[in-house]
Amino acid sequence: MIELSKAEFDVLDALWINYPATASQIIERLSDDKKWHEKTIKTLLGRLVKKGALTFEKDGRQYIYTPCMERADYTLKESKNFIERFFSGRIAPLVSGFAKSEQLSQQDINELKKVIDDWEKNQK
Amino acid sequence: MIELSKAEFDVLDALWINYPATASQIIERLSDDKKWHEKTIKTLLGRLVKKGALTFEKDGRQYIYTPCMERADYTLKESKNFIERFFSGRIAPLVSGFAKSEQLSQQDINELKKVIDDWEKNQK
DNA sequence: AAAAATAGATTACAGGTGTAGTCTTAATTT
DNA sequence: AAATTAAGACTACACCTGTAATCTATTTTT
Repeated sequence: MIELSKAEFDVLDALWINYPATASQIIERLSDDKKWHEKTIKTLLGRLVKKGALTFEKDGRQYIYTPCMERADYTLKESKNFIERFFSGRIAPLVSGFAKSEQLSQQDINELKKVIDDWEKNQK
Repeated sequence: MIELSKAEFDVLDALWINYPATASQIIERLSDDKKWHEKTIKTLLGRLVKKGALTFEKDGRQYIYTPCMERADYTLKESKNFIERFFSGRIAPLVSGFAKSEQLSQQDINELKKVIDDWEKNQK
C-alpha cells in the first residue's frame, strides 16, 4: 500500500475534488484551508509522483496531474488499517466508542441504520 | 493531544494489557508479535515517558510503568481525528465504505445494531 | 530585446521515527 | 573478590516529513 503523509494526503485530496488539474489549480484550491507556500505544495506534488500516487502529462511547461487511485479505495485501505490497529479489525467497537462519549447525532444514527438496511437487503 | 508513533503505540498497547508493569514484562509481551530488539523497546519506553504517555516508579533499579491515559480515551481521540480527516467528521461513510467492499460480517452488523439500540434507549 | 514572472528541478534543514549500539553502574554468579 | 549480567542513560544514524529557498529554463510583459 502506498503510504502518504498527512500533508501529501491533503494535496491529493485537493486533486480528487476535480481532475486532471494543474499545480496552480491545486494550489488555488488549497489556499483557503492551508497557509502553505506554493513551493511547499510543489514539493508535495513531486513526492506524490515519486510515491506513485499521481501521474502527470506535460502541457507546454506545465504538468497536468491525475491521481493514480480513487479516494474511496484509498480511504477504505486506510480505514481497514486503522481499525485493525486500534480495534483488532472490528468496526463496532469504534462506533461504540463514539456512542459512549456522545459523539453521535441522530443524523449519524439514521445514516448508520440505512447502511445496515442496505447491507441486509443485499444479503438476500 | 499526545501524538504517538505506531511503534510507540504498540508498546503502550502492551502495557495496557496489564499494568503497572516492568520493562521486561512489556518486552516479554511484545516478543510474540514483534521481532524488536530489547533496546528498541527501551528506547520507545523512554520516548513514551518523555511524551507524557507513561509514568514510572522506581523499584530498586527497575522502573515500573503505568500509562497516563486509558486506551479507550486514546483510541477515541484517534478515531475522531481519523474520521475528521478522511470523512469530514461523519462516521456513516466509513461504515458504508466497509459495507460496499464487503468488509462486514453478520456479526459486525449485529454488533452495530446493538450499538444503535443502546444509543436509542439512552436518548429516552 | 531586456526584464520580470513562472514552471518545474534540485537543495536545505530541523524534528520525528524505526531500530538499535555503547556507556555506566549496580546486582548476581562463580 | 572478580567476572558477568542486566537496568537504564546516552548516542547513532538513515529515512520520512513539513516547510520552504535557490537554481534553471521558459514565457510573458514592458
